[in-house]
Amino acid sequence: MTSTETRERALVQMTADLVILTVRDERLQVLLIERGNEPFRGQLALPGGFLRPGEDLPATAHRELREETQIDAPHLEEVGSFSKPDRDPRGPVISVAFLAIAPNLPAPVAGTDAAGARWTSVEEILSGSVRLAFDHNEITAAAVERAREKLEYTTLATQFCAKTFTIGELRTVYEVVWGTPIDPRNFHRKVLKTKHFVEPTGEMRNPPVGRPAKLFRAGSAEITQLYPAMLRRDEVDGSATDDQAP
Amino acid sequence: MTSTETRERALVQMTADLVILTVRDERLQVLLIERGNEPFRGQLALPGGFLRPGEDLPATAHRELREETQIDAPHLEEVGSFSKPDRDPRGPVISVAFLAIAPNLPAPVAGTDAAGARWTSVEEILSGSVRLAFDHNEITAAAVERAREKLEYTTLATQFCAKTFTIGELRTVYEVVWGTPIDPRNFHRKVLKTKHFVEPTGEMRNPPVGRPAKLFRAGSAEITQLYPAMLRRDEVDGSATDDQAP
DNA sequence: ACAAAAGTGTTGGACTTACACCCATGC
DNA sequence: GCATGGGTGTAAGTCCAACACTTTTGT
Repeated sequence: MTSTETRERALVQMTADLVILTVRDERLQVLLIERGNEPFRGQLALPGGFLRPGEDLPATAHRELREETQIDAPHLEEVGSFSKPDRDPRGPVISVAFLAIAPNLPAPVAGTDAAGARWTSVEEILSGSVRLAFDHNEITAAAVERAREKLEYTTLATQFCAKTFTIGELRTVYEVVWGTPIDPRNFHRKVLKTKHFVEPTGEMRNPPVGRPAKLFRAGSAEITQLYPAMLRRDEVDGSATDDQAP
Repeated sequence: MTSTETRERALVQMTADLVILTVRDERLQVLLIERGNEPFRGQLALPGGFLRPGEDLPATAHRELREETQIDAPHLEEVGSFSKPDRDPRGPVISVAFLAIAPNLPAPVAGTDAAGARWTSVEEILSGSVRLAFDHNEITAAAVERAREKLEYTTLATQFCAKTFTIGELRTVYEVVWGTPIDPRNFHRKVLKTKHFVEPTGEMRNPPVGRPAKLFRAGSAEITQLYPAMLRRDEVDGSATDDQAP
């Protein structure tokens, strides 16, 4: 019985893959690397790497984040596992995906390990017009969906922003990630009315055009529960209200 | 370089562990088995088993659910991975936990594989007064928290109920899982007002005491998004708003 | 009649939405 | 002055908590 059990147990390698999202050029973008090795050499893929002896998966994810990118990750969130037997041509390799949120960075960061790291619009990946290595299209889709959900009921959106930001910039994050316009006036009020979401710095910023805006930083707790939630009204019901005013 | 990389890759075994929850005797309970083998022989643990060659993790989870329990699982949800290097004394074994919801069953089911399967109140596990094998206390806590969250914004609660149920029984699910009382009148209205949550069967049930109740079955879609969500007001903020208007 | 659970009505407050309107800047 | 984005005010509607009240059974 024991020998049978032992024979039945698969030995696998594990990877931690990173879905690093940011908002650039009014688009939700993900950091991809060009693979330097087989399989899928030359093809785009999510950054990631193998679990090493003595490590746990969060440690692998943080190490790869450091090694492959210059990004400092405030928080990594596990998205899920991907274990289809044939997902890696090298053999049984099971991946656990982690979601990281990065502020808009000056240049497409390139670390030591991955020669060509580049930001790519997630739309091209979700639509399938860009095909990533392995099942990384699927992994990206799962992570993006998770990020969209977390925007609703946590203060995750502030992590897309720089250290200080305006309410308008924060609103752009929601609009880009959700792909829907938001009323600026109501958004403004709602964010300020919610405790611990943002804190005023007291300073102002002069935009290229328009009235100067107050600057804020992320609220006290890193990722707080948000109450009431930021509602994104999706296809809750198919009834379209398309009446207009003069 | 390649040899270095290869040496750094850990080879691990993987398990799928099941957190099977139900509501029994007004308490949230989890199905545990008594381990027949070392390590932790004789100790209580979550049902689960090793990934076999050619399988993916959801397949492992479903197979173990069949083998170790007689429960038919409508839906398994991945909770997360657990990968601390020393979590299994046998060596590197990484576990992915799955959440299953079972209706209140007539007897503590015992399958072929696990001799002693028993329901145990999750409170005893979360409080630490019952210590499970491996890191299964931690896994249980993560799964219970996930279940609590999903009650808020999905119709998961109906899966705790039998094929047909009363609104009062559904309310008990929420009260037990969340550990808070709910106003029966408001709950009644809210559930019936939400589309696709429950469907009337047209039949009635006579309880031991009180007025007969209409029977319902789970709504069309298996696990629908719920809008508006069932809100559980936790410790949102301790500040009382005691100003009033004229 | 009484207890107990099912179910309906109603009211005040909280939150959302839509939009009118004012503010402060660069050009 | 005018365009542009920041920010405030307000009224209509929706949703929710609280609770009075009625209904229908078993004892």
